[in-house]
Amino acid sequence: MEYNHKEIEESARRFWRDADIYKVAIDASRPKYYVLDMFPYPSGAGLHVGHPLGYIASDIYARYKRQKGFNVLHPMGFDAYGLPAEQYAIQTGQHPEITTRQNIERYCKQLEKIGFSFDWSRSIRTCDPEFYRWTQWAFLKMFNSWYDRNANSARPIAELEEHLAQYGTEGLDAACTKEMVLSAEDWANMDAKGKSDALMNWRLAYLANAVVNWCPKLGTVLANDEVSEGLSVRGGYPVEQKKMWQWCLRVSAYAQRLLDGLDRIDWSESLKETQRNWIGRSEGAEMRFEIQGNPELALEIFTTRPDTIFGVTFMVLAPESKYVAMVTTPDKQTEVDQYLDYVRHRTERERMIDRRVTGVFSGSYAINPLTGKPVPVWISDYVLSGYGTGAIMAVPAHDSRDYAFARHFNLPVIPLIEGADVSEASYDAKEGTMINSEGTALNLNGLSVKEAMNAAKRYVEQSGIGKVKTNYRLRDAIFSRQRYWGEPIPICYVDGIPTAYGNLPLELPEIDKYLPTETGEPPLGRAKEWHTPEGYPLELNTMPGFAGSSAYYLRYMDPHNEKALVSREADEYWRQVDLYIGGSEHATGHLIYSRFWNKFLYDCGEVCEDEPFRKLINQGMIQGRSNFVYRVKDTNTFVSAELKKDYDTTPIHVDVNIVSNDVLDQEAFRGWRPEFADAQFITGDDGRYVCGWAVEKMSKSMFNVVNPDDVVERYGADTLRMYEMFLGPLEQSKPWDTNGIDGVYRFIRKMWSLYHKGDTVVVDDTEPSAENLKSIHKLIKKVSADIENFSFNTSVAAFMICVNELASQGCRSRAVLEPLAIVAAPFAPHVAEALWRQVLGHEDSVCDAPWPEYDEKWLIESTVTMAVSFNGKARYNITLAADAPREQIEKAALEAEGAAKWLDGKTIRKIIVVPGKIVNIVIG
RNA sequence: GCGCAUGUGGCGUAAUUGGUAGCCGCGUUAGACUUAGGAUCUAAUGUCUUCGGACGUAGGGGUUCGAGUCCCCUCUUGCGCACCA
Repeated sequence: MEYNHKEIEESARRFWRDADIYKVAIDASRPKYYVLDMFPYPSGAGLHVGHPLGYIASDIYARYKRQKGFNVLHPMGFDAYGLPAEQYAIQTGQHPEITTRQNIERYCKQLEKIGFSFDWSRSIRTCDPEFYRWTQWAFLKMFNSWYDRNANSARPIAELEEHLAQYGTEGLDAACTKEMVLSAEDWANMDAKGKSDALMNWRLAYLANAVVNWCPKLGTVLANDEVSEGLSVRGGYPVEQKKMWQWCLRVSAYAQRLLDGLDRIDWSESLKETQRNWIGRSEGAEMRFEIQGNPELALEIFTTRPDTIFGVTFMVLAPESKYVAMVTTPDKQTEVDQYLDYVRHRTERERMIDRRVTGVFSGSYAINPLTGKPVPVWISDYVLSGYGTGAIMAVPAHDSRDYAFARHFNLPVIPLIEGADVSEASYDAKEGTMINSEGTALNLNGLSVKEAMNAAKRYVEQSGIGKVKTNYRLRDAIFSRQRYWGEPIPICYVDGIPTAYGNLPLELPEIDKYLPTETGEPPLGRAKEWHTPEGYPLELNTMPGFAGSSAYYLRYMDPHNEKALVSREADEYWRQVDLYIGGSEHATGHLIYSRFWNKFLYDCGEVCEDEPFRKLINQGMIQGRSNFVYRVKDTNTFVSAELKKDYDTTPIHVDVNIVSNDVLDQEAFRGWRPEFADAQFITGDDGRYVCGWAVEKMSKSMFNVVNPDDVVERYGADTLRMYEMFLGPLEQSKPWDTNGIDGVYRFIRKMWSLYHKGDTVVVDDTEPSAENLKSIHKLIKKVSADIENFSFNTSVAAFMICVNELASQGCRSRAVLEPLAIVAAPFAPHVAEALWRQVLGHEDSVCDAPWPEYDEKWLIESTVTMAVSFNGKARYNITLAADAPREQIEKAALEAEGAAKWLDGKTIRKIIVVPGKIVNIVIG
């Protein structure tokens, strides 16, 4: 029987579907394992071959774990809210729901064909009310919570209100937008609106007038991770800074826990580093610098280098700083106003591209608390208002930014470290011995920078001029989007007071047009009846894209529960994702938000693990591999790549689907586009036209998109799966290169024909030979270890070796061919299923066949060949019994034919024996 | 600038973690078969060679009997962050 992938794969899929084989349920008798893929956003373009890479890897692992006896949860769903469907709706008027549903159907069809072991009965879509009610529920829980730094946990807002009523802010250490001091009396005297406003300062989901990334082209605000280099990640439109009332999540309250948690999870070092970077913890001190002539006013600054305080030669305020108005002297007012105006008219992007040194003197001087000397206070946009206190002490000698500023405005530079040459550049390194650092109260001279830092910090605390402080770069997440296609925020406004609207799900209303209203309100402003039954208006903003993906992994544990996001029972059984596979582009978005969201739910007692993803693997990106033809200038003649140096040519992208192994199908090319119908070719002697190639992003315009459906059609899903794994290490980015897929296809056919001769099955019950057993046990050992290490590419090679060996041994023994089918099942499930059921005659599925154990005894060699080397250079081999003792090995090495030549006249200094590998004779 | 990766044949890659570098596949070459095909099979394939061997894992240095692997310096190419004090 010939290997017919279409028949084999269709019948395997039919069997799996009919037997509902991938459905899982809680089973306390078996250990659980949760394997998850980052669910896709179903775009209109469908899947290309890059998308399934991670899914194939996770599917191999899931299938393996299942065969190892684990109860494996392996679900798939769709991240259904997103801008493209809404943009399409704006252009065409088609409801995004319809677009989304169509795209999901297409994705499902494509995924179905690749043979994944997903439990589709647990599938979720973030735009289903039954799913997003739990997104809204979590939001309200955050709205009704505050973060207690003493307990290091979120707590119900009612407990905060109680505390305020009894003690005011006394004894309170809570994450907040700005420090606030209230007495119990102040609190009691506040009206409802005042209390609501005050509580916003502490709520974990809060409304704030924040500076946001506003994208006029998309008509919405964006979170920091949705902006890159001043442009929106989706669409690439310019982004401006704008102050707006927005819902925010107090992610920053969890900064330290997000950082600490990284040490307890099994993620790649580079991804952890990216998150550490993004969280950006820095230790330092906050200090007060009084303004000369105004003892009432002091600048609060943050620095990581309190040890450099003797080198402060000026102060700098961010243009947006509240201090600017306070320190500007009347004679400088005009200049300062002009500068502020200039800064305001520069976009974020302009600031990034053009990093000119700009600034203006405020007219005031601040007093250095250690030297008592006055230093000028400047205003410049190189200081950011959003970080620290928006004001800095400038130490030009030891900070390159301060240095550039000082040089530009001719301000003094005082070096503080012995031997540091600051004539050309600042000395930023934190090493050396301190000089010029002596005041009446503190003397740092002679100390190392490290010691000086500690001494300075100690002094700052003791003298009361400031306090030691840790700052984080991580900002709160802006949670409002001025968009239609997202989860409604379940908030209503009762007499102007934002109030939780608990009747969930709050369903997304229908609207006539997917655009802002004439008055500039978000699209939900068009909804009729958008108010509570009591008539209170509902929030018009919707949630951002990351909302729905922040806790979806919990929902898969218990997807149909109407009472809770996840039942206690399901949560305690499945606990957390054991293996999460997805792209590293989510490092500072989804993977931060999910961890935050999960930690919050953990604080609330809703989930039992505080980290959502125990192990995470980032699969590499699959790039496109474009092909080119070379048109000879001003002709319709194309020259083969190896001859193009003799002609003046223009490279033209050619559809990779009419090129095979870089050889162009000339007829197909003539039919590809009308202008090439009469194309002529200059080829090599063999008549073949060879194309050039380049690695580029996979995109339609490069004609390098390869659709998995086409690969499945031609080679079958098993070949696609194995080839994607064979391409290289999972975590590495690589171009999709079809050259070589034939090799994998050939292998699968070879494996198939191992079980057949002509039309008959040749598997019999003969005793396997020791050779046969060695081949298969070697394979089982290698593949088991490879799967555990996610080294799938080397497994494929092991399969090829094993099948070649068994074929040349003429192996027909069921005892060998059965385990071969079983270990092949995670990689090539369809062909394994066909072999298992049709050829080997089993009733059940190969998916449930227990993973075979290997036996070392078949792997032990009876004889072994060892290299004999002299001073490390191998000269000849000796073959001897594998268990030969050391003396015998040495003897054999010295007595071997040819040994005399190397030993001639030399003294043997040492003999090193690595059993089974090498004998090194050191001579001299 | 800071941080994290990475560098091995014509190409994708491998190397039991310090033990004969180049497994497996592609490509190439030669041969077999053949109803002539982009099918299948068999063999060869790092470079140089005076056929003894020599040289080879980005480059330079070091540790070691022995280094792709460990240490130091330089370079390459990716990626992340980036006026974060």
